[in-house]
Amino acid sequence: MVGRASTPGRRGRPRQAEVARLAGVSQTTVSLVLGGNKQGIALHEDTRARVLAAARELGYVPDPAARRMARARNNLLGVFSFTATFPVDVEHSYYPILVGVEREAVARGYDLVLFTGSSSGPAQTVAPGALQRVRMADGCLFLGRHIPEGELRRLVDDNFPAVHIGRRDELEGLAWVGVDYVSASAEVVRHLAGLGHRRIVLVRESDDAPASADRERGFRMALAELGGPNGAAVVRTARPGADITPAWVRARVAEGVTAFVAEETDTGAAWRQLLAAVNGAGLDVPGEVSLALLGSPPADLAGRPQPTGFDVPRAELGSAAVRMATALLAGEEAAEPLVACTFRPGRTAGPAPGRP
Amino acid sequence: MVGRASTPGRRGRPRQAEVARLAGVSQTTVSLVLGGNKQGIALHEDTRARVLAAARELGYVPDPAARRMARARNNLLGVFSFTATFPVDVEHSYYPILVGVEREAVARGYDLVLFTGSSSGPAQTVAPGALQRVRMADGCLFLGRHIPEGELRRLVDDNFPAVHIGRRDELEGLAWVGVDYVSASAEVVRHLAGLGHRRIVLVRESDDAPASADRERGFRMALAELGGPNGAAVVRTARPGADITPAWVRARVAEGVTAFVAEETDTGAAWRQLLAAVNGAGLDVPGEVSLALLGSPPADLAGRPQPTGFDVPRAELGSAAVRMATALLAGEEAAEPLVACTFRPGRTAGPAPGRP
DNA sequence: TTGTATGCGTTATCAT
DNA sequence: ATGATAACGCATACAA
Repeated sequence: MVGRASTPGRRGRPRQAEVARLAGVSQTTVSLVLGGNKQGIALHEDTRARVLAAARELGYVPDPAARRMARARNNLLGVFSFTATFPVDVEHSYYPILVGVEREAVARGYDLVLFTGSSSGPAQTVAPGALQRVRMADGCLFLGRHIPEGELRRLVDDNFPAVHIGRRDELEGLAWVGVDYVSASAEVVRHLAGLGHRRIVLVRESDDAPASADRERGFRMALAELGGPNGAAVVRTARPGADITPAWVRARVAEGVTAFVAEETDTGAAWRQLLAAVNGAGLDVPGEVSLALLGSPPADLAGRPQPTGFDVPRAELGSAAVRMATALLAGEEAAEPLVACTFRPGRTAGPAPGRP
Repeated sequence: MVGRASTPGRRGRPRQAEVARLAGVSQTTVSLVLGGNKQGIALHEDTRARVLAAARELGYVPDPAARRMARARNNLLGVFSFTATFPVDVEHSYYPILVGVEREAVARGYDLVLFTGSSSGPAQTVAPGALQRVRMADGCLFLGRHIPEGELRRLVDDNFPAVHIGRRDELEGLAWVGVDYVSASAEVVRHLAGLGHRRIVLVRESDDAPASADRERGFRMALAELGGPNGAAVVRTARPGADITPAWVRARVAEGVTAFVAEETDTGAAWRQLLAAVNGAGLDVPGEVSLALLGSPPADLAGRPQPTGFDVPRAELGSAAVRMATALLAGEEAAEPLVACTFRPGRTAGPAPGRP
């Protein structure tokens, strides 16, 4: 006789075999009855009842580990963050995403495994091999700025369902979901155009984040549709906002510009400075000039005035990631990678001066 | 030949057998090497290295379900929330706890499994059987207001390591971790006593939450130590704060009361109203009366003035829960269930009038 | 309609 | 020092 001496992990829980004994049937029958009989196999109503009764009497509950092993899936979806999964500093940008991830995961019957990546080590260092742990789950969502390309590439090459939250083109073959900044930005411009604005200026920062580039692309795209004179429509501020002064605003208005659009940034600097400059110039918003913000305002000036623009649907981004992952998992090639922003009318955009 | 036709869920996840093939050893040896060789069996350093290399090359990670079955442990710690794990409304009370849970879990080599309880269904309805899924993990933390006693009892009776976050005496045998409101409240009173205050009044709400009861207990305990005249030292406000008026404050002061203590509540009503009443009475704080808050102030009046009192260490609470769970897991009987609050000097308490 | 045999991936025991 | 083998609990192809 071979085997473990004392069944270490046994928790005194009844198994199908015991239910079977009590009901006077085989373990197979128990599995069949309790499994809902997906195969549509015929069963005596009598047997069924006896099994059910026995199971209830013993308080049987299936062992998830065993069940998952037998089906070679565990209905576990991983979430790997390159920083702490519950970061303290960027709490407000991660949390809403996790909300969406959870919601969609629940809807699809998945539980979430939070892989704790680098939290223990210093800074962004992902312990070597740590990434491979995610293979434990059926698929995994990745979250964070700096990704360890090597390890991630291995997962992708092995056809492991990996989805990055946020656009990610560097890593060929890595699935991602992202925000459709292009469309959202274009929509804002079209809204302004609908109000009669023809000369519009975009204020953005000088770094080259994909999110910034996309916004500019959408802005230019919509501007091109207008067909008007659009020279120098985009301003990149080296030091965030430092170049946006009341004088600068007045000069643009003198040139015929009637609307200003700022991009959202971590600090909200562009919007903040634009507001200040317009106020400093003594211009009424939206009476004399219209303003719009490509994103959400910084928390400290959330309400006053509510900016025309769009909101980034972070929760929806999380949900989309889950959908993408489950699609990959099911062998379907891809789901929709882009989530749409919701237009926010706000109170900073009005009819262009000189129009009804 | 019998077996499933197409290995449905296979994702090319490498197993020990493949590592063994690559390393040119048996699967048993792989298990031995990768399992850390707990049995202290002699191994050629050479073999060890080859196995390790092969495992890394293939990106091998153990299957938690299989591990669970064979060894009955998988270094997975569950977190089950009776509401959504990432609730939108109480965001700020859950998040810090999760931060602590994650930190301690990482430190102890556990990954977290978020079991998504009832988020899909209406209100607090936990799907029947949903709770039993947590058995996949080595242990589980429970979080939330209303607990499904029946299902939880079954886990407890089966000796499954379950830890409730928040005091929970209803369910005999259920381990829990909680905040030591008694000591913290007593400490605040003693602090006031040290400043010369002898007549102190506690303002609390009328509901009977454990947290409220504990605070009152600590308050009374410390008051008893003072031995002074303490009749009617506790006021329960039916409608939060409605009874706390400037006139009421003046009456108490006329009786010789020199300090007021409010409990923290969801809405912060008690503290809010106390502040307003004292201001309305035209009394200087802390010159003429001292105030203290048994907890943290509501966010909207966080800074002004910073209340004397204590902070609830929510992150520490999460960490304590993990410690408790791992203790149970290891067979040790219990860890420390109470976490201490940190005293906050604040600026609302000063020497009692008529003292140096 | 029900039972028998087998495999999922891992750990642990017993032979080599 | 390494390999063969038996469980763990469940699901399923196949035989009866």
